Amino acid sequence: MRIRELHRWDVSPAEARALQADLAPRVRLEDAVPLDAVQTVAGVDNTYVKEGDATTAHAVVVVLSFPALEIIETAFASRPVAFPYVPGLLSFREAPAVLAAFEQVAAAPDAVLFDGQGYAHPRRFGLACHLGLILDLPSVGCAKSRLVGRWEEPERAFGAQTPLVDRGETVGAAVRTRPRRAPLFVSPGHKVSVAGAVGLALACCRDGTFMPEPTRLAHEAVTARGRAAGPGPEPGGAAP
DNA sequence: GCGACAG
DNA sequence: ATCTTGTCGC
Repeated sequence: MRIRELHRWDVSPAEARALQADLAPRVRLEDAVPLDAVQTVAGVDNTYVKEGDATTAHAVVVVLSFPALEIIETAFASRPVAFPYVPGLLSFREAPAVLAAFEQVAAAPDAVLFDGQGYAHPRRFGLACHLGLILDLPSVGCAKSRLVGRWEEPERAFGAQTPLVDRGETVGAAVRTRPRRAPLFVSPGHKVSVAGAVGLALACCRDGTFMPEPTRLAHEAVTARGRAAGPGPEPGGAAP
């Protein structure tokens, strides 16, 4: 895929917040594609490897068929980390490696699932919104924990959900993907509604796994990649 | 000023 | 996120 550049990434935290405020109005919360028209869904995840004083970000994009959820292709990329982890600014730390991985993807997926928040963000511009906007693809944020918003405990049954409300606005949902475990926090990224985001995330969940299949497989692949490229004397040079 | 805080 | 083995439970 060819990726368009909306702005630079070598910015300060203050500049990053200003960029989020500028770009947030461009996010669309209407469903651009009905669920039954989705044929492929991608999952994205990152891992970080420290080597002395430098840290490298490794990103993976796994594209699956939908609704069969079988792997079609997997793309990798690594980039030096140039931004610290700051709650609310996660996309500025992860995007460079993720976009580089998307450049290696052959066919654009119909939707993308990210590990992190989408609209459920202080400035309504979490990781899934930011990258969905840049990729111009429907996207969904699937987070293991909450960043903002209040919520009630969903019933302890697969698919049960309660609204995630922040400052009087429903920004996502707490979704039960496993009867015992804590809920998954799902929110719209771009070109999708809260209901559409939850519907897609649930449709991507297989048997008794906590995370939807696309992000679960991306996490699995990026962890293996991180170990392989990981700490210790690297033979030649940087990874593709 | 004191907490809260995606990965 | 990451440092880390075995272990309890369905």
